[in-house]
Amino acid sequence: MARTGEPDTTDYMATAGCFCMTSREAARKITRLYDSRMQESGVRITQFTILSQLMLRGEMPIGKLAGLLGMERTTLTRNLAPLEEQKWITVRSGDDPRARLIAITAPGRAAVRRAFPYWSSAQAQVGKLLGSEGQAALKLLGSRNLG
Amino acid sequence: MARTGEPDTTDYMATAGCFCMTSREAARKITRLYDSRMQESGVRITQFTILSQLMLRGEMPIGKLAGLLGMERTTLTRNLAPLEEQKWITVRSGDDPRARLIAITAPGRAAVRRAFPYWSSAQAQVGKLLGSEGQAALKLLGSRNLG
DNA sequence: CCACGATAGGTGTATCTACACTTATTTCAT
DNA sequence: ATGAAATAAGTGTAGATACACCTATCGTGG
Repeated sequence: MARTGEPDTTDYMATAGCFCMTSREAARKITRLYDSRMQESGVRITQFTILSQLMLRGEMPIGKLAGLLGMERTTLTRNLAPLEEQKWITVRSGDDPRARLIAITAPGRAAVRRAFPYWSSAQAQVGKLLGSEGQAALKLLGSRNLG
Repeated sequence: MARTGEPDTTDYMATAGCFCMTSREAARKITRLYDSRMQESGVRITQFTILSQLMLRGEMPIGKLAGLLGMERTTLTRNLAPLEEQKWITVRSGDDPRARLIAITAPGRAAVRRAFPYWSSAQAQVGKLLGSEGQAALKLLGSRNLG
């Protein structure tokens, strides 16, 4: 650490290339585009993501779903609350009473079905903005093991 | 819309390739890595991002800073509150009394200076996990105009 | 001068995110 | 059998995100 009076020669310019800033900015912008297109559907993209995963993969415990989404388990717990409120999912205990098994309901499937065209439109719009190179870049990013 | 009884032939499998899901998952994971490394510094990566931008670009109104960060203005307003609480930034009115000019303070600069080595460590860690291809992909993503 | 559109920003509400900590239960070694 | 380690999840707290709506001020055409 520099003592008082010593000049700070640190290259703070490097912070302009922060990977976290870039990834978060992209995620914010993309999320806004999806939510804007999907607004009429009544399903947010974050909720659509959870529901569609449950639809594709079936019932599973919270921890497993959180791992699948690269999300903290406690975050997912909170995100599930509005979905349960809407009756789009059910939460039940299985053989192991510790585990909480999450499943999509019929109304949940209906919500996905209803929101799908809006999602598809947003996906197409963002796909066009990204271009084939941007799409490939994002796909590569998703394939990286980041913990 | 399919009427009751008609089979739903929609390819929900496509949702597994959602650009929004991928970008958000990457941002979450990357953010956790940075915050984990920077925890001892007492500065969160989201706060570090705002402070370093102010440090590099100088005083500016909220709207301009929000645009720079690809963030909703109202989001930034909320994010500035903890920074002002810490006395890391100042908020003042300029010639136009509508505008609120944000500037980093001496303690704010000190916080950036103190957090920089931790940020640098996180940047290196994530850079390694991304690999040169991942870094290039993220950079390309950041260069895309997503609104 | 003044009405009005444009600009800058705050607030209410709701959701998303995650760390630290805690509770409950299972599993396993002895 | 039993106690410790491992596993699964909820809660307190705090911050990040953004839409809808609101207020205040600026600039400009008439």
